[in-house]
Order: sequence, then structure tokens, then C-alpha cells
Amino acid sequence: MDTAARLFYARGVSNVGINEIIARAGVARMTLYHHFPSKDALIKAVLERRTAERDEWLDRAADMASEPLGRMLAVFDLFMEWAASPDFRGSPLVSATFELGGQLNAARPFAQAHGQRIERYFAEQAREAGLHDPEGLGQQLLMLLEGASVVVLVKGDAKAAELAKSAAASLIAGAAS
Amino acid sequence: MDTAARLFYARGVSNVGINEIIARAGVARMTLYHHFPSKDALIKAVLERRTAERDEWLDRAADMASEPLGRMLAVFDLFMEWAASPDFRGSPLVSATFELGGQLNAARPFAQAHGQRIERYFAEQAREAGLHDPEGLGQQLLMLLEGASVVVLVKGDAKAAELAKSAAASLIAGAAS
DNA sequence: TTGCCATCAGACCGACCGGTACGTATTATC
DNA sequence: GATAATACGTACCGGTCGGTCTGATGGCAA
Repeated sequence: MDTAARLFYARGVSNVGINEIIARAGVARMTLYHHFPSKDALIKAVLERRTAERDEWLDRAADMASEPLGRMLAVFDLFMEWAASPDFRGSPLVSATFELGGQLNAARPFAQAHGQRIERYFAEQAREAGLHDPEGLGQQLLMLLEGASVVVLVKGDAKAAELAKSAAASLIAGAAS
Repeated sequence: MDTAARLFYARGVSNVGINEIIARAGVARMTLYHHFPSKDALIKAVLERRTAERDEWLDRAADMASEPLGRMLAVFDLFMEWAASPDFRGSPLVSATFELGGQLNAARPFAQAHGQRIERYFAEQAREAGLHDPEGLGQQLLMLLEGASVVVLVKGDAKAAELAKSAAASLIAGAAS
């Protein structure tokens, strides 16, 4: 699963075949199919694990500051760090959603939960800080985060992440008055 | 090309085969290969056309208001309209970039130009309006737009587009002082 | 020791992929 | 009416895909 997760993220879910996964993992074909009935199941399992990682990520952000406003901005600090890593490819859940496209999309529910989770995190902090319309602000900050992912990925330049943080600060300031 | 563009957008560039394109377009295999040497060339031609559409789109936004601030927000108005259409799937250029993934990505240059074009549009209006840091603001608004695309696509709910507009208004207001 | 079970290696399957070959029909040009 | 260009349909190619089958190997528990 480590191998699959790495390959899926680096080159896309449907651009990586079973053959490559088993070769790189040093595992026999039937061993993989013993644990996962199909490639789809493997994909879902990987996405599930990504979901857990995302939760840990948010927990880390929450630990980085004691004030709700700081906890909101900490997410953007962590994102800046992540975006600067050379193999950054955006959220795996969102990537997979784009990639699988179409309507019958195995990844979309995961990406949906992903967005909802981050949105709620922001909204909770915003409510605690007494800001206006915490739900709306949460969704706006989520958009900023996803947009920054896209821009960093497309431009190949992590500087956009800093602008995302300053934009977030500006939105938060606007919701404080 | 109409057929290819439609199918590519609806189901993803690599999830649509040559066979389906020629079948739906009512065209012979060799006819297609007479006009485009390979599927890659067809994809590039389609993306090229999408680029032109995007330029028209921005021109329409520019015509919707006489003041630079209005011209900036008009982009978000047009986006709201677009996001509400049932077959909305985000920017075709960004989608293709995600989908093709990897490093040798035929779509990324297109998406890059796409982002740069929108960013510059915002920056020009911002400069004309005398706002602070027009380039930075332009990139922030671009992130907002791309993020809104992602959120609308993932949630399947176009309401996020309205929040994107209000966030844009807030950012613009913040840059005015 | 015996039997079980996970793992291994790799041949194999049908389906589909992008792309080519080939021969025919239609249309426009002169 | 001959010529050339374009379109058509379809069989076919090699390669890759996800997934199955077989048979051997080795550790572990009863």
C-alpha cells in the first residue's frame, strides 16, 4: 500500500498499472489480489488512508497555536511547507477526483469528505473566535486552499502559497469587524 | 473537434478513446488521422481552442462593467453562471493537467497560460483602480476562482461560486485601503 | 510429522488501446 | 470524362490493461 500510494500520487491513479505496483513493491500478483479483490478496492483503501493522513495534518495545525485565529492560519503555514516539497501534486483526493472524472466517480465521496472536514475545521475556529458567518468563511478559506494547490501545481512555484495565507488573513480580518 | 472537445470535457481526456470519438462524430478513423497525426495532437488542438474560448470569456467580463472594480467582479458573475450549468467540470485546461499528471504533461503549458492570462486580467484592472499590489491581488483572485471550481465540482453545488464572489469583494476592499 | 495457508513466480485470458493498411465511394477541378 | 483529393468502412497490428489459474515454496501450528 505504501508503494501504491506513492505511485498513485506521483503519476495518477489510472496511469499506474497493477504490474508496476507489484514490481516496485516486490510482491507477487496473487498476493496483492489476496488482500484487495480489485484495483478499485486498492484505490479506495489508499484514499481511505489518505483521509486519515489529512486528519492528522489538521490535528498538527491545531496544535501549532493556542488562539483560534492562529489555528486557522497554521493550516496555511503547513500548506506552504507542503507546497514547497518537490513532489507536491495537490491533494491526492482532489487529484483522483479530477482524474477519474465522469459521474460514477469512486474518489469523489472521499474528496467531498475531505473538503467538508477542512471547511468544518475552519468554521469551528471561526465560531470560537466570534467571527461573522463562520460556515461561509470556512468554505471561503477552503476554496483559497484548493485554489492555491491548483496554482502551485500548474505554475510549479510554491510562492502562491504565501499569497494564499495573506489572502486568508485578509478574509479573516474582514470577518472580524 | 466539437465531439472530441465535448467528450474530453465530460469524461476526461484519457478516458475517451479514439473509437468513441469517431463513432460519435460519425467520421471514419482515417479521416481523423488525416487531420490530426495522433491523439496527442488532437488533444492539443482541443486545448488550443479552449484557450481561445477562455479569452472570449474574459472579453465578455470586461464588457459587463465600465469600472475596473466591476470588471473584476464580473468574472465571478460569469463564473457563477457557468458553475450552475449541469455539466460543469471546472476549467478543461486544469482538468487535463490533473488528469495527465506526471512531469511530461502536454496540458500544463496550456493551463499555465490560462492562469497567467486570468491573473493578468485581474492585475490590470487592479492597477487601473489604484489598488495595492495588483499582481499579488490578481494571483489571489485567480486562486479563489480555481478553488471555487474545485469546490463546486467536488460538492456538486454551485453555491460556492457566490461565496467566491463575496470573498473576492472582500479581498478587493482590503486592497483598497 | 502433518496439514494449512500465505506467499511466490509467471503463464495466460479477453478486452481495449492507439495507430496502420487497404480498398471503395464521393466530390471537385480542369 | 480523366484526375486527384478526401472521406468512408473495416480488418488488422502490437502492446498494455485488469484479472485468473496453476503449481511450487516455505513457515507455523497442531
